[in-house]
Amino acid sequence: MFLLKDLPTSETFKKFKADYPDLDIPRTALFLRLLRVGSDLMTILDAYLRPFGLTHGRWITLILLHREDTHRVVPSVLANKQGVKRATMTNLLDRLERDALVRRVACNQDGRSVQVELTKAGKQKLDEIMPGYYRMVKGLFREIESTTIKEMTQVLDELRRGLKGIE
Amino acid sequence: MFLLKDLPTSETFKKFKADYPDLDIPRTALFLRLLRVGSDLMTILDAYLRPFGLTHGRWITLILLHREDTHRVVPSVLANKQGVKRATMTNLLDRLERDALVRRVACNQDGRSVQVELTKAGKQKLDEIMPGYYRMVKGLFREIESTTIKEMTQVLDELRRGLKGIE
DNA sequence: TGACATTAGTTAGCCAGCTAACAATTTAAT
DNA sequence: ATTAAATTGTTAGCTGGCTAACTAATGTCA
Repeated sequence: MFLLKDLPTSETFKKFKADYPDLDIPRTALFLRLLRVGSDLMTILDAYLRPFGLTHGRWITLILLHREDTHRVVPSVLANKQGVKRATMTNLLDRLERDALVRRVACNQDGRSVQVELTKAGKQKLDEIMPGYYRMVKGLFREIESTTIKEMTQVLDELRRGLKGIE
Repeated sequence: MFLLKDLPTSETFKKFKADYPDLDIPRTALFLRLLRVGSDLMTILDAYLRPFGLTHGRWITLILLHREDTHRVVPSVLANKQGVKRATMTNLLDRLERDALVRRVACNQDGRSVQVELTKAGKQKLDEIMPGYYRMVKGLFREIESTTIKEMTQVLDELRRGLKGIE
């Protein structure tokens, strides 16, 4: 999905600093690494999901449905929680419904709306996917100490709070 | 570009842990945050670039050309450094050339190949973009201490080394 | 030298996001 | 009560990645 495999070396940074003195080298280095790692993790995730016939988008939708105890949610709520547009959710649900992992049910309260629920096959698909997914995640971070994991999570949360309202 | 706006709460994690005991909560929490932050930063970056008529993909290509002192590179090398397929590079260059930011020049050594160079307008475009970009990056991380920035960069580099060969 | 493999760039067509515009319905305001 | 505004899901069409297949040129090795 993204961006610049060859991160700048310190020589490259110096060259750019000469041209553009606003450059803050450590912060830009971190910025690029965050983009790079996010991109790499995404690629790994989608590669894991492909054999199950899913993309990360459709997989997340299944998970959001599984989160609900009722297992019934309205598409616009799903779109909000997932962070995609309603139109995108329509596509995701079309495909998931075609694959019989999800079912649309007419809603009695609101004539505009629809409710979506996980089918038995959908739950089964999650049961196939999740254990391997969790083991994969554990494996990706096996080299990193637990305290480091937690510190980093905190910093990222702080960063996310700062980011809110910008995008 | 990606993924799950509503990260799981600790209740959600507990529910999933009950269903899927392989779940390592701290590592999964970090995994999701890295994806989330990468996605948010990407969105912010593309929003910054849009008024200049660029996407991050085309912008990176310009930067890679600017990195070269000769300012002349072959498309396949660009594709490798950027981490996209040659076919994608063809698209990027088509659009950049249409916008006169880049020029393709026939290569004498190798009849199959082409060389790409930044035009004056391309350099000028970078000069418009980069100072604001660097100030933006500085702003995004203003709340985070310098030592934290450096520690995090190191951890991400360690992580990236571990990721190599997986994707 | 000649056959075969490899490499460079392109083309064509897929996919999953996006925005904009729409009809149907519900909600709010006077 | 009626009109105006907002919301729901969908459709249509754009974008920027991707893979697969192609042509042209170059390298390799019997």
